[in-house]
Amino acid sequence: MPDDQSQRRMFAIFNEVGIIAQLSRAMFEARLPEGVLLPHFSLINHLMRVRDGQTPLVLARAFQVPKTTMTHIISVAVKHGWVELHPNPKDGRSKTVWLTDAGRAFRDRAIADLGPDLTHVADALSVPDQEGLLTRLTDLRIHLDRARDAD
Amino acid sequence: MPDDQSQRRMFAIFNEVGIIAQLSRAMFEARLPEGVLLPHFSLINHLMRVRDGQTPLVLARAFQVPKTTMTHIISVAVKHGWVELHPNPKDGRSKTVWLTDAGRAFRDRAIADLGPDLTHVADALSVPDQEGLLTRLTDLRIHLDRARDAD
DNA sequence: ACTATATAGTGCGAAATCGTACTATATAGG
DNA sequence: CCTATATAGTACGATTTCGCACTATATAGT
Repeated sequence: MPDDQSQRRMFAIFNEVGIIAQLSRAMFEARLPEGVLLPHFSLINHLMRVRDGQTPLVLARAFQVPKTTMTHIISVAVKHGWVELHPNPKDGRSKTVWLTDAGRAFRDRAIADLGPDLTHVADALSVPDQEGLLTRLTDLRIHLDRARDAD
Repeated sequence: MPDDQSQRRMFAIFNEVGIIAQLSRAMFEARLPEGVLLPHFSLINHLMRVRDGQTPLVLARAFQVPKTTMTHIISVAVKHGWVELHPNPKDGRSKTVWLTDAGRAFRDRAIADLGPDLTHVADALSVPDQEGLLTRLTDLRIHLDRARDAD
């Protein structure tokens, strides 16, 4: 079994993943308000999907970004009035991030605006292919995550 | 057929793609020299895989980045001595980007250093799953590309 | 309780990304 | 040939990302 072949295939996979990440990000951002970028939306979306009240550090880990980057992303969301920072009653060093009604409204609007694009793009693949793709991407992501933790 | 379901699935796919792009980029950059980032490597790799002598604008389109970004990426590669800029004999406004021996050596070394990581990560999926994944990602990328061109 | 170490968040500076505007050159229409 | 328009590249500034260092607070060991 040629190991070289497998390396090239994985390289090609990561190459496609990188291009798709870039194109899909551009597609998303085209539907967001001027100056609002994917990370800003992703933060609000995450707080709604999982739950708000999490600390910045937990959020930084969830998004795989340095904590300084998360500080900045949160500050933008605060400036827009989408989240509020409160003290963490369980840890004086820490804070908690809470959604506002405006934040929830912004997310709902963005999701609705994104819908048609997602529907259109879904045409690229059959439903079984979509499911297979998602399953394998998830496997790969988990594997990469574990490899990273092994540092 | 619930359209909503398909939207959620595509959203989840793009979410995984974004995370994998981030993790694989970090994995790559950990093997590159200090301060060298993925776009710098990608430029050199592209010039070797496809061919050098292309113009900055053509390269910007190939990487789906604004031409100002490509100017910057090329300037870093010039600073490292990996590429040289020459006039474009066919167009006085334009330039051409050529690899140096140092650039080729840098790319060969980087590929070799990346190999073990790629092999390790290939364990996440069977060979047929890798092939299926690559095929579907390519289909999706082509579809996104066409959707973008339709603007 | 006291000290040493670890952790949460942020200020700061460097680099990357990218939109706008500008210069130089090319192309098209008359 | 001359003018109008389009295109290639870059200078500049705003924003994002992120490493380093610092402060404040928590936790562990004695």
